[in-house]
Formats: sequence, C-alpha cells, structure tokens
Amino acid sequence: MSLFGLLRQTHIFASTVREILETKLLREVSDAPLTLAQLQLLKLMVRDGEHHLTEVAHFLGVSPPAATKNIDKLVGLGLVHRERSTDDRRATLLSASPEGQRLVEEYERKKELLVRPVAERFRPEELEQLTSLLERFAISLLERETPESGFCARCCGYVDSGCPVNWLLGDCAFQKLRGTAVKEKKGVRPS
Amino acid sequence: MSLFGLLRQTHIFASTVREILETKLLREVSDAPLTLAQLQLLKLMVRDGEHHLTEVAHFLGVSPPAATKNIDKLVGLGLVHRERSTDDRRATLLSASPEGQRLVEEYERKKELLVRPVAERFRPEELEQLTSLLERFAISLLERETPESGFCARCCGYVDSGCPVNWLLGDCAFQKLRGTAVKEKKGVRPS
DNA sequence: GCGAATTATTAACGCGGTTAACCGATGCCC
DNA sequence: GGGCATCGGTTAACCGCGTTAATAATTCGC
Repeated sequence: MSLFGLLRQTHIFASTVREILETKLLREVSDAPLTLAQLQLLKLMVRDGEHHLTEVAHFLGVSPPAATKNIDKLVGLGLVHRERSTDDRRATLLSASPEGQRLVEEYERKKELLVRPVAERFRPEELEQLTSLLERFAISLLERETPESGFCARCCGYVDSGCPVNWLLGDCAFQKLRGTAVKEKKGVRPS
Repeated sequence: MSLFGLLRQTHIFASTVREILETKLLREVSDAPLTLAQLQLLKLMVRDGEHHLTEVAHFLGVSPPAATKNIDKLVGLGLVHRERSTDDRRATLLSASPEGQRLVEEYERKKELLVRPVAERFRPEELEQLTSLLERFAISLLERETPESGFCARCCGYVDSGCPVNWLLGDCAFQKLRGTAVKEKKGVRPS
C-alpha cells in the first residue's frame, strides 16, 4: 500500500497548524516578537506556578544559558517574574506575571476563535474520529522513541492526566517538572 | 462544544510529526546539520530542475540574502550545483547534485520505513479517514488565509496536481515556481 | 545609449543556540 | 567546623540563520 497521500497530508497538516494556528496567532497577540518556545514557557508558568531555571531548560530541551536568555527576554518584557529563592539562595523562582497570563489567555481565546468555524464544518462524530486518530498516530510514533531521545511535545497547556502521551514517555520533561514522574509506569496504561 | 481535546491532539500531533518525522529523521540522514528549510529546498530542486535564487527565497518565505546563505551552505556541502545562467547573466541556475538527490531519497526511504509500522496499526479505512480528515482540516484553516499572508506549506515533494491545497492558495510560492500559477482559479475546484 | 529596474551578493547587525569558564551557595565528610 | 566537591545560574565567546541597507553586474525601456 502506498503511503504517499498520508505522508503528504501529514506534512501539510503539521506545517499548517504550526504556521497558522501557532506562529501567526502568536504574532497577533504579542507586540514583541516572541518565539514559540517562549510562548510554551509562558504557558508552562501560567499553568503551574514557580519553576527553577534548570527545569525550564529541560522543558525546552535547550542548555541552561539558552534558557537564561529566554527568561531574560520574558522578564524584560514584563511577562515573567524572577526572584531569588529564600531556602536555596542559588536558585531562582520563575512565575508568569499578570501580563504574561493575559497574553496566554488571549492566545488561547484567539486560537479557539480560529478553530471553531473550522470545527463546525465537521460533524461531531468526525471531530471525535479526528481527535482519536491524531492521538493514536502520535502515540504510535512516540512509542518507537527511546526515552533517551528526550523528546517532549511540550503539551503544556493541554495537559490531561488521562492522556496516554502523558504517561508514555518516561522522561517527559513536563512530567518531571510537575513532580509526577511516570518512569516506572512507562508503557503501562493506568486502569 | 469543547474544543480542548481537539486543540490538544492537534498540537501534539503537529509537534510529534515535526520533531520525530522531520527534524530527527533529517539528522539521521545528514552528517552536516541541515535545517528543515534546507531539506525542503533540496526536495524542491530534486523534484524539478533549475531554479533562480529569487524563486528559492520566495519558496522559503525569507529574504534573498537569507536564501543566498542557505544555498551557499548546500553548495559548500556539494548537495547543490550553482551556475550562471547564459541567457540572463545576472541570474543563477540552481539544481540538486547527485549527492543532494541521494540525500533526499534516503530521507524519503527512512520516513516511509518509520511510518509504515505506524500505519499498520490502523485499518485501511481508518488511514483513508485520517488522510481525508487531515486534508479537510488543513484546507479549512488555509481557506481563511488571505493570499497576502503568503503562507506556503512547502508541500514540495508531496505535490499532487489533484490536491485542493495546491489550487487553494492563489499565491502559493511553489505554484508560482512551477509556472502553474492559479491566482485566477482561487477557490474554484477544477472539475 | 543612458537611466531605471532587476538579480544576486556582501556588510553589518540581531537573536537564539552552543560550550567553556566562572561565582556564590549548598552539602558532605573527616 | 573547615575544606572541598557539587550545584544553580550567569557571563563570555562563538556560530548559524534571519534581517535591512548598500553594492555590482546585467538587462530593460524610452
């Protein structure tokens, strides 16, 4: 069987989502030119409070200096608050500022506004099919990854404790961050 | 109706495809660290012969100097051949070298090798559904784009003359490149 | 045939990534 | 408790790819 059509639509779908639903939308809600990584950082911090720089670096999959630069920028824009930790005075505590929170909310709002009319052109059962097929395909791809590859979909902001992607990757940075490491559960679907 | 599940899976699918099926695979087939843009360039040139630098810049959606740099790198790696045009001595003629062609073929081969076992976990009608749903969703997103936005999915390498994405975007760089501009046909499905 | 437009490149710079080096704070161990 | 390794974060130097402005060479149009 030929996979050409599937490969083609897979690529086009992924490009379109990234370009229109993520990059372009981000430009619309932010005066300063943020990168997708920076938005994901913001979403992470909006979602759950205070983080250390090392966690942030791991979450983004970049080196600590790169994470520092990203945080520097977000702090400079007033989107993130940074302070020294009191119990470990080496560490920093990072959290989203009210403006940062507003930016993320605005992004989510516009995204839904953009997707809703698209979704309305599908029947409800088609949307469920699509969601389910997307999930199965992504999981099947991810299952073939060794945990060492360190891939993280940065689902941040779309966290759903029942989602297989969450417990599939033993070393999902986001999981570690949230203190809900699932290493021992890898590959075992919770009942 | 809540779109949360759909938005979540959409993001995860797009991230996973880009990361595992594109970025990671590219690293495996190339010694030099190519970017996805450079791979897409190669695919473009493998597909259809000679191009000018301006076309390449438009195709990638970057400025001419940026395109020059990308081409410089590919030429330096021996993946692309560059020569002066004879009929317009300002212009350059760019084409993939045999090594460039081999790289793209190897990439496609490995991609199929990776996706086939994933596809085998779906029933044939499910794969058709997925392909069709991906296409409809992407098209529906793209339809809301003004031609001025200049988005191009760089479907290069997955060109299918019957595909709506091809004729949907009046200013699809790829279309222009191929001399099959569809501006007048925008939104009108060929019978 | 000459000025205007076009094609591609170079120069100077910005931003985000890297590694190496550094600094203050913590913790361990005798 | 003092000494030393380690840890958390930042800085410095560099690289790659993007930008805009300026330049060189060629072609076009009147």
